[in-house]
Amino acid sequence: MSILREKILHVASDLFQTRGINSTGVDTIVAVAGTTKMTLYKYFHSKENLILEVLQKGHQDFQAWLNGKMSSKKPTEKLQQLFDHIEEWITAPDFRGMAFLKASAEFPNEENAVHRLSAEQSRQFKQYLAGLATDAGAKDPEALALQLSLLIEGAVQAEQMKRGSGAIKYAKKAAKILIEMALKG
Amino acid sequence: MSILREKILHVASDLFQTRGINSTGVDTIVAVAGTTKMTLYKYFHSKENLILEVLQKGHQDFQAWLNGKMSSKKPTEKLQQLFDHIEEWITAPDFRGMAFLKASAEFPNEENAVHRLSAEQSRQFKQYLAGLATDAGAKDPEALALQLSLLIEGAVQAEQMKRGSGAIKYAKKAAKILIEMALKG
DNA sequence: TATGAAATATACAAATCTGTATATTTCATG
DNA sequence: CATGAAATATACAGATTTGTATATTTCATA
Repeated sequence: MSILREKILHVASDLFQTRGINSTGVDTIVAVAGTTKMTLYKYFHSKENLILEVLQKGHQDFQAWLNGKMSSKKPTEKLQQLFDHIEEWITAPDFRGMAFLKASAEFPNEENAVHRLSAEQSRQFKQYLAGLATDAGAKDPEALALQLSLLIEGAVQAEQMKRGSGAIKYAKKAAKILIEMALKG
Repeated sequence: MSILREKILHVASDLFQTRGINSTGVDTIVAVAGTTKMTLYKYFHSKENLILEVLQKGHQDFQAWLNGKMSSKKPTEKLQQLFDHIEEWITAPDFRGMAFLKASAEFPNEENAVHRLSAEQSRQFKQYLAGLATDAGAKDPEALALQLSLLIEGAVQAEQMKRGSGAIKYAKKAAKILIEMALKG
């Protein structure tokens, strides 16, 4: 509803990705967003709360974008084409990484709320892959989904570490082999 | 030479892994190590310097451990057995993750010294895998090495996020397929 | 026992962090 | 124009951060 609320979310998301979460103070966020701490704490009553909302919005936006790309495709081809979309995402100039991967590294304690949300989002992504694997007729959909998630998250990690790594190119080739083996074998 | 220096390195490494780097102050480190800031700053003249030394020692120790495990094996079997050792490492109770993966997430800026060292260590690990792939007679050793590194780093990431994920089990199966394809095909 | 380096305790500086209190200004709506 | 909620500026509290200054104590060695 509020424009300032959205602005804060957007700015925080950007700063968290480019500078890290713990290295970004709320003073910086409100300065870039062009507002004050009073407003920030009105909408998000703690920094941890803001972090959680940023993560949730990021995950929702990503899933919505991916779902839009994936619509109206044959089940057997969906898994392959998924990697085309992931490649488009990773190689885009404004790619900044997978938010929940970084967040879980900054909050390693498994009891921490941010870590728990990150783990939940990772689980949901694997579940999404498992759905695609099931539709495609894989023998062991959970196994294939986990293997593909390793390739995707590994490629994202590699690209976070070094832009232009080209990792996704080789992840795609590996995925093709694994998908074929899981469907035929 | 100095026992305190080693103690500080060890304690810092442990705290960085369990609580995160930016969330661990030097006051905490010296308190746990049973010394004072004066001593810490005598050996490591800044926190960033300490972080870099912790990363370097961690990487050296890991490579030394792995090299010890890998000695006297047939080149064609080394790649497979590598995953057995990685599994042993990941499933050990005191496994705390891959230090350079977390560090690069906490310092996302590619110009940052900690990020650069992390990227360098990741590159060295891929190079090590490429050496094994070459010895094994892979057609495109660089490609296979990159794919295997995606599986390993992905599995480590998964285990960092949730202990007992079992990801390495499926990474091994995927690796077996990819290795066979790279050697035969 | 005397010397001198290593380590220590204590205190502090200066900056930054999250979060709040207070009072003023903007601005759409009645 | 008047009312009232939203947003603002300003200032501050209290804790924590990295890093240093100073002075004392430990302790092996000459």
